[in-house]
Amino acid sequence: MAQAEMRKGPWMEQEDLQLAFYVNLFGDRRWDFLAKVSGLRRTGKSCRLRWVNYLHPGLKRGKMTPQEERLILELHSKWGNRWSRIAMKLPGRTDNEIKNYWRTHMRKKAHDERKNNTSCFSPSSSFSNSSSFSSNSPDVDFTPIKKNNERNFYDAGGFEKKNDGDKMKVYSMDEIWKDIELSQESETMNNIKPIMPSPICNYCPNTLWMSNEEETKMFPQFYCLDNQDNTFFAG
DNA sequence: AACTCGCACAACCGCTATCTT
DNA sequence: AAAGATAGCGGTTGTGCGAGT
Repeated sequence: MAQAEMRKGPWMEQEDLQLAFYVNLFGDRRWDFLAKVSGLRRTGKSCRLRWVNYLHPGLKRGKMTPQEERLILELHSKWGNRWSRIAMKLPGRTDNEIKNYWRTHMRKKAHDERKNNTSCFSPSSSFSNSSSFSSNSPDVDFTPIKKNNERNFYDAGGFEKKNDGDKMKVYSMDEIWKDIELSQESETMNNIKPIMPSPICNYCPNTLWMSNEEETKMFPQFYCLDNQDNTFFAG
Protein backbone atom coordinates (compact mmCIF):
# COMPACT_ATOMS: atom_id res chain seq x y z
CA MET A 1 0.00 0.00 0.00
CA ALA A 2 1.37 3.32 -0.93
CA GLN A 3 2.06 5.07 2.31
CA ALA A 4 0.79 8.60 2.56
CA GLU A 5 3.83 10.76 2.82
CA MET A 6 4.89 11.16 6.40
CA ARG A 7 5.68 14.48 7.91
CA LYS A 8 9.14 14.96 9.32
CA GLY A 9 10.85 17.65 11.23
CA PRO A 10 9.67 19.88 14.00
CA TRP A 11 6.23 19.38 15.44
CA MET A 12 3.56 22.01 15.12
CA GLU A 13 1.57 23.04 18.15
CA GLN A 14 -1.51 21.65 16.52
CA GLU A 15 0.14 18.30 16.14
CA ASP A 16 1.16 18.33 19.78
CA LEU A 17 -2.37 19.03 20.88
CA GLN A 18 -3.68 16.35 18.67
CA LEU A 19 -1.20 13.80 19.88
CA ALA A 20 -1.75 14.69 23.53
CA PHE A 21 -5.44 14.32 23.09
CA TYR A 22 -5.20 10.90 21.56
CA VAL A 23 -2.69 9.71 24.08
CA ASN A 24 -5.05 10.76 26.81
CA LEU A 25 -7.75 8.90 25.06
CA PHE A 26 -5.93 5.70 24.33
CA GLY A 27 -2.85 5.73 26.49
CA ASP A 28 0.76 5.70 25.55
CA ARG A 29 0.88 2.40 23.79
CA ARG A 30 0.37 1.19 20.27
CA TRP A 31 1.96 4.15 18.69
CA ASP A 32 1.25 3.09 15.16
CA PHE A 33 -2.38 2.85 16.05
CA LEU A 34 -2.27 6.26 17.71
CA ALA A 35 -0.50 7.77 14.77
CA LYS A 36 -3.13 6.40 12.49
CA VAL A 37 -6.25 7.31 14.43
CA SER A 38 -5.01 10.74 15.29
CA GLY A 39 -4.68 11.53 11.65
CA LEU A 40 -1.21 12.82 12.21
CA ARG A 41 1.04 12.22 9.28
CA ARG A 42 3.69 10.92 11.57
CA THR A 43 5.05 7.50 12.21
CA GLY A 44 4.20 5.81 15.45
CA LYS A 45 7.81 6.00 16.31
CA SER A 46 7.85 9.72 15.84
CA CYS A 47 4.73 10.12 17.94
CA ARG A 48 6.18 8.08 20.73
CA LEU A 49 9.35 10.09 20.75
CA ARG A 50 7.49 13.34 20.78
CA TRP A 51 5.37 12.21 23.67
CA VAL A 52 8.15 10.72 25.70
CA ASN A 53 10.58 13.54 25.22
CA TYR A 54 8.39 16.55 25.08
CA LEU A 55 4.70 16.18 25.81
CA HIS A 56 4.79 13.85 28.75
CA PRO A 57 3.21 15.71 31.68
CA GLY A 58 5.76 14.66 34.24
CA LEU A 59 8.68 16.15 32.43
CA LYS A 60 10.97 18.57 34.12
CA ARG A 61 12.33 21.39 32.09
CA GLY A 62 15.35 23.52 32.42
CA LYS A 63 18.90 23.07 33.46
CA MET A 64 20.21 20.07 35.28
CA THR A 65 20.67 20.75 38.95
CA PRO A 66 24.06 20.05 40.51
CA GLN A 67 22.56 17.04 42.22
CA GLU A 68 21.27 15.70 38.98
CA GLU A 69 24.62 16.24 37.38
CA ARG A 70 26.28 14.29 40.13
CA LEU A 71 23.75 11.54 39.87
CA ILE A 72 24.26 11.30 36.15
CA LEU A 73 27.97 11.08 36.66
CA GLU A 74 27.64 8.43 39.25
CA LEU A 75 25.14 6.37 37.31
CA HIS A 76 27.05 6.71 34.10
CA SER A 77 30.16 5.46 35.80
CA LYS A 78 28.17 2.46 36.95
CA TRP A 79 26.08 1.73 33.93
CA GLY A 80 27.73 3.45 31.02
CA ASN A 81 25.53 4.70 28.22
CA ARG A 82 22.39 3.09 29.54
CA TRP A 83 20.52 6.32 29.19
CA SER A 84 17.06 5.02 29.71
CA ARG A 85 18.14 3.27 32.82
CA ILE A 86 19.81 6.37 34.12
CA ALA A 87 16.73 8.35 33.26
CA MET A 88 14.64 6.11 35.48
CA LYS A 89 16.58 7.45 38.41
CA LEU A 90 16.08 11.03 37.41
CA PRO A 91 12.42 11.80 37.69
CA GLY A 92 11.22 14.07 34.99
CA ARG A 93 14.28 13.69 32.86
CA THR A 94 14.30 11.73 29.65
CA ASP A 95 17.00 9.50 28.31
CA ASN A 96 17.34 11.85 25.40
CA GLU A 97 17.86 14.79 27.68
CA ILE A 98 20.45 13.01 29.73
CA LYS A 99 22.17 11.76 26.64
CA ASN A 100 22.30 15.26 25.23
CA TYR A 101 23.54 16.64 28.49
CA TRP A 102 26.24 14.06 28.76
CA ARG A 103 27.35 14.55 25.22
CA THR A 104 27.57 18.29 25.56
CA HIS A 105 29.45 18.14 28.80
CA MET A 106 31.74 15.37 27.77
CA ARG A 107 32.66 17.32 24.73
CA LYS A 108 33.30 20.38 26.79
CA LYS A 109 35.27 18.38 29.30
CA ALA A 110 37.31 16.72 26.61
CA HIS A 111 38.01 20.08 25.14
CA ASP A 112 39.06 21.51 28.47
CA GLU A 113 41.27 18.59 29.28
CA ARG A 114 42.91 18.73 25.91
CA LYS A 115 43.73 22.30 26.66
CA ASN A 116 45.58 21.49 29.84
CA ASN A 117 46.43 17.90 29.17
CA THR A 118 49.76 18.29 30.87
CA SER A 119 48.20 19.15 34.17
CA CYS A 120 47.30 16.43 36.58
CA PHE A 121 43.85 15.11 37.24
CA SER A 122 41.78 17.48 39.16
CA PRO A 123 39.19 15.96 41.43
CA SER A 124 36.46 17.50 39.43
CA SER A 125 37.67 15.79 36.30
CA SER A 126 35.60 12.81 37.17
CA PHE A 127 33.70 13.58 34.03
CA SER A 128 36.33 11.58 32.29
CA ASN A 129 35.07 8.55 34.02
CA SER A 130 32.87 7.53 31.17
CA SER A 131 31.64 4.21 30.01
CA SER A 132 34.97 3.62 28.39
CA PHE A 133 36.21 3.09 31.90
CA SER A 134 34.97 -0.26 32.92
CA SER A 135 35.72 0.23 36.56
CA ASN A 136 32.98 1.03 38.94
CA SER A 137 35.11 3.80 40.33
CA PRO A 138 33.72 3.83 43.80
CA ASP A 139 35.78 6.79 44.81
CA VAL A 140 34.57 9.23 42.31
CA ASP A 141 35.08 12.47 44.04
CA PHE A 142 31.94 14.48 44.15
CA THR A 143 32.64 17.57 46.08
CA PRO A 144 29.65 19.27 47.59
CA ILE A 145 28.24 21.68 45.16
CA LYS A 146 26.01 23.92 47.17
CA LYS A 147 27.33 26.13 49.83
CA ASN A 148 24.11 26.85 51.55
CA ASN A 149 21.73 24.21 52.72
CA GLU A 150 18.94 25.17 50.46
CA ARG A 151 17.52 22.20 48.73
CA ASN A 152 14.57 22.40 46.52
CA PHE A 153 12.44 19.57 45.27
CA TYR A 154 14.49 19.02 42.19
CA ASP A 155 17.80 19.33 43.96
CA ALA A 156 16.75 16.45 46.07
CA GLY A 157 16.16 14.38 43.04
CA GLY A 158 12.52 15.09 42.82
CA PHE A 159 11.27 12.02 44.63
CA GLU A 160 8.43 12.72 46.96
CA LYS A 161 8.62 10.24 49.68
CA LYS A 162 5.57 10.86 51.73
CA ASN A 163 3.65 13.60 53.27
CA ASP A 164 5.06 13.56 56.76
CA GLY A 165 2.80 15.81 58.69
CA ASP A 166 3.17 19.25 57.32
CA LYS A 167 6.54 18.70 55.83
CA MET A 168 6.91 17.04 52.52
CA LYS A 169 9.83 14.68 52.80
CA VAL A 170 12.05 14.12 49.84
CA TYR A 171 14.66 11.56 49.04
CA SER A 172 18.18 12.65 49.62
CA MET A 173 20.73 11.77 47.01
CA ASP A 174 22.13 9.22 49.41
CA GLU A 175 18.78 7.58 49.56
CA ILE A 176 18.54 7.56 45.82
CA TRP A 177 21.91 5.93 45.54
CA LYS A 178 20.97 3.44 48.18
CA ASP A 179 17.92 2.68 46.16
CA ILE A 180 20.10 2.17 43.13
CA GLU A 181 22.31 -0.23 45.01
CA LEU A 182 19.31 -2.15 46.21
CA SER A 183 17.76 -2.35 42.82
CA GLN A 184 21.03 -3.60 41.43
CA GLU A 185 21.28 -6.21 44.10
CA SER A 186 17.78 -7.45 43.56
CA GLU A 187 18.35 -7.47 39.85
CA THR A 188 21.40 -9.60 40.11
CA MET A 189 19.85 -11.83 42.72
CA ASN A 190 16.66 -12.43 40.87
CA ASN A 191 18.12 -11.99 37.46
CA ILE A 192 15.11 -10.04 36.40
CA LYS A 193 14.62 -6.67 34.94
CA PRO A 194 13.01 -4.12 37.17
CA ILE A 195 9.60 -3.16 36.00
CA MET A 196 8.89 0.51 36.23
CA PRO A 197 5.29 1.46 36.43
CA SER A 198 4.45 3.87 33.71
CA PRO A 199 3.72 7.32 35.01
CA ILE A 200 1.20 7.60 32.25
CA CYS A 201 -0.97 5.21 34.18
CA ASN A 202 -1.42 8.01 36.67
CA TYR A 203 -1.81 10.60 34.04
CA CYS A 204 -4.35 8.66 32.12
CA PRO A 205 -6.14 6.76 34.83
CA ASN A 206 -9.01 5.97 32.58
CA THR A 207 -6.89 4.41 29.98
CA LEU A 208 -7.80 0.82 29.59
CA TRP A 209 -6.24 -0.94 26.73
CA MET A 210 -8.48 -3.24 24.90
CA SER A 211 -7.77 -6.00 22.55
CA ASN A 212 -7.74 -5.18 18.91
CA GLU A 213 -11.10 -6.75 18.52
CA GLU A 214 -12.61 -4.67 21.26
CA GLU A 215 -11.05 -1.60 19.81
CA THR A 216 -12.47 -2.17 16.43
CA LYS A 217 -15.87 -2.58 17.98
CA MET A 218 -15.63 0.50 20.09
CA PHE A 219 -14.02 2.76 17.52
CA PRO A 220 -15.01 1.49 14.14
CA GLN A 221 -14.61 4.94 12.73
CA PHE A 222 -10.92 4.78 13.41
CA TYR A 223 -10.50 1.55 11.65
CA CYS A 224 -11.94 2.80 8.46
CA LEU A 225 -10.30 6.12 8.89
CA ASP A 226 -9.70 7.58 5.56
CA ASN A 227 -7.54 10.34 6.85
CA GLN A 228 -10.44 12.54 7.48
CA ASP A 229 -10.19 16.20 7.76
CA ASN A 230 -8.49 16.87 11.04
CA THR A 231 -10.82 19.46 12.29
CA PHE A 232 -10.97 18.01 15.71
CA PHE A 233 -9.36 20.93 17.44
CA ALA A 234 -10.51 23.55 15.07
CA GLY A 235 -13.36 25.39 16.61
C1' DA B 1 25.00 45.55 13.32
C1' DA B 2 26.91 41.39 11.50
C1' DC B 3 29.20 37.33 12.17
C1' DT B 4 30.91 33.21 14.60
C1' DC B 5 30.80 29.83 18.00
C1' DG B 6 29.10 26.85 21.45
C1' DC B 7 25.33 25.01 23.91
C1' DA B 8 20.92 22.95 24.50
C1' DC B 9 17.41 20.72 22.62
C1' DA B 10 14.58 18.16 19.25
C1' DA B 11 14.17 14.71 16.04
C1' DC B 12 15.59 10.97 12.98
C1' DC B 13 17.81 6.52 12.01
C1' DG B 14 19.23 1.91 12.63
C1' DC B 15 19.30 -1.78 15.47
C1' DT B 16 17.67 -4.97 19.07
C1' DA B 17 14.39 -6.87 22.29
C1' DT B 18 9.92 -8.21 23.17
C1' DC B 19 5.35 -9.38 22.05
C1' DT B 20 1.79 -11.36 19.12
C1' DT B 21 -0.07 -14.39 15.82
C1' DA C 1 8.99 -22.56 16.77
C1' DA C 2 8.99 -19.05 13.34
C1' DA C 3 7.78 -14.79 11.35
C1' DG C 4 6.03 -10.36 11.57
C1' DA C 5 4.79 -6.33 14.28
C1' DT C 6 5.72 -3.20 17.77
C1' DA C 7 8.26 -0.79 21.32
C1' DG C 8 12.36 0.86 23.07
C1' DC C 9 17.24 2.15 23.10
C1' DG C 10 21.43 4.45 21.81
C1' DG C 11 23.91 7.06 18.30
C1' DT C 12 23.87 10.82 15.38
C1' DT C 13 22.47 14.95 13.11
C1' DG C 14 20.00 19.28 12.55
C1' DT C 15 18.42 23.65 14.36
C1' DG C 16 17.58 27.72 17.21
C1' DC C 17 19.40 30.93 20.26
C1' DG C 18 22.34 33.58 23.17
C1' DA C 19 27.02 35.20 24.15
C1' DG C 20 31.16 36.88 22.59
C1' DT C 21 33.93 39.31 19.13
